[in-house]
Amino acid sequence: MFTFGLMEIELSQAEENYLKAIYSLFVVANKAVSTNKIAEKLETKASSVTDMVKKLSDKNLVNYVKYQGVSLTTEGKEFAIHVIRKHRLWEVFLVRHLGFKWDEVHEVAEQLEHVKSRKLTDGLDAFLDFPRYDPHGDPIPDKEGNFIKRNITVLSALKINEESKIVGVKDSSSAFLKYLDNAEIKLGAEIKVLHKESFDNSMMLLIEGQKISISQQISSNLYVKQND
Amino acid sequence: MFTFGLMEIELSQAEENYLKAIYSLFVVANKAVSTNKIAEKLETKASSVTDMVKKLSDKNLVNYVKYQGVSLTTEGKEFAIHVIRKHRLWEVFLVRHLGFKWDEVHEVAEQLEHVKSRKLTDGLDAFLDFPRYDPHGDPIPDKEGNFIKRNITVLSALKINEESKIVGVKDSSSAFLKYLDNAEIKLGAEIKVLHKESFDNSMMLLIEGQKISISQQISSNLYVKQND
DNA sequence: ATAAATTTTTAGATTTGTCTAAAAAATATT
DNA sequence: AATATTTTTTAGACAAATCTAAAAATTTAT
Ligand SMILES: [Mn+2]
Ligand SMILES: [Mn+2]
Ligand SMILES: [Mn+2]
Ligand SMILES: [Mn+2]
Repeated sequence: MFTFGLMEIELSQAEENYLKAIYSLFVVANKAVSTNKIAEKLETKASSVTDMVKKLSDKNLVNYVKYQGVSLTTEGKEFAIHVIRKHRLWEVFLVRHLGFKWDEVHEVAEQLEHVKSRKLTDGLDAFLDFPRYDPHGDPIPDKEGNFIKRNITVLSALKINEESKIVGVKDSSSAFLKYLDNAEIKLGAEIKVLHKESFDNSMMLLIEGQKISISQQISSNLYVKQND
Repeated sequence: MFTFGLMEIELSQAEENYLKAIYSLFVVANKAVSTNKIAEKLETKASSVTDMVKKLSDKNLVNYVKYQGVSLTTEGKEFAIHVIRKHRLWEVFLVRHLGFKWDEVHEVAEQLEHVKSRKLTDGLDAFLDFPRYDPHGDPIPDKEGNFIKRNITVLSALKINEESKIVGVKDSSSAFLKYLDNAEIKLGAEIKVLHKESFDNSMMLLIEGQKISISQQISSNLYVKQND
């Protein structure tokens, strides 16, 4: 339950990007994040990360012990989630109102997420009618920083005959998203696993009545929600 | 007739702000702009301006001769107008769709104007249905950089019994805009000059049927278009 | 338990944009 | 025309964010 309380301090774009990176790496690893991983994610050098992490630590936004990785403090997490909120709201706006495709929004949202104005963010949220998911199926934090934690699985983990709905993408690279567009695989599509090929782990699916085969590369990057 | 042609180079926010400042100072002065004036406008020091102006000169965006002031090159002007286009389009968006008042938009537009994406700018323009003026009555350049050059006068210059329409504000400070809101003076209002007080240069006006008196401070900061 | 490999940090440099204080040039005053 | 004032530029410093190369710590392999 975050309240985005003590956010008088203004962070630089670089600082915001670091917090966001640390947040998302922590979510998957579930333990303190290494400087190397952060460097890789932000396409920078580990030495730069060490410097920045020290600065964020001085500002009480991360917990950092030399050689032992980085994690976010409560306040750091609030900031990270707030930036993610802005990023995803802008993505919704771009797709819904400006004719962007879901593979075109990332770079622009990466810039827009750093614009500082409470009124802007909350106004945009209201204008969009408080969307709960972004174009890639990722949940959008509300103004208090709360967001839905869904019970999702990766498609490749489903067993034969299980039915589910596509709700998100793990990889949101332009290449993967374009592949999905081409194959007419959309979020919201109902699917059923017809067959799993043990040789290459490819899957035969029934998507909205259509029978198609997808490689493991694909199935392991699609999130599904199992029908109850 | 600008075509926004050679804009492969990416400018920093600081560079963009300098170009915009030089542009608007040049428009009023109509001659090379001094480093001091630029410093004042950008709330920085003249020595910083000298440094930046040298850099912009190296990039062929400004004409600069030591001790003789600064003017924009064709390319510099293109950039400046493009930033102004973005600034004003965002202002329209904020007022029309996010519930901002005209005195609240400037600071946020100041940030949004630096977001780099052709598709975003042109998409926003289309979404807003190609607005020709921003909330303060300033013309919005189109994607080619062309904009309406209107035949406007300052209200204080009108003579008794002349009729005209309020079309813009010279001062767009929050204080002035709030005063106008309070006095219910809006863009588009039809006015007639009833009387000019020679003692303090105040004016008695008929605005949309209402009789009101305004000081010269006010009348010299309102743009009007005379009825033909 | 040592040695080798990998990861992380430090040291020192660079770029961008800013500042203060001093020098130089331009402008105004006598 | 000489002097005083104002404007503009230069010189040197600093903070932010980055880099490379070297040192230190940790982890892995023998
Ligand atoms: Mn970003
Ligand atoms: Mn997304
Ligand atoms: Mn700006
Ligand atoms: Mn405006």
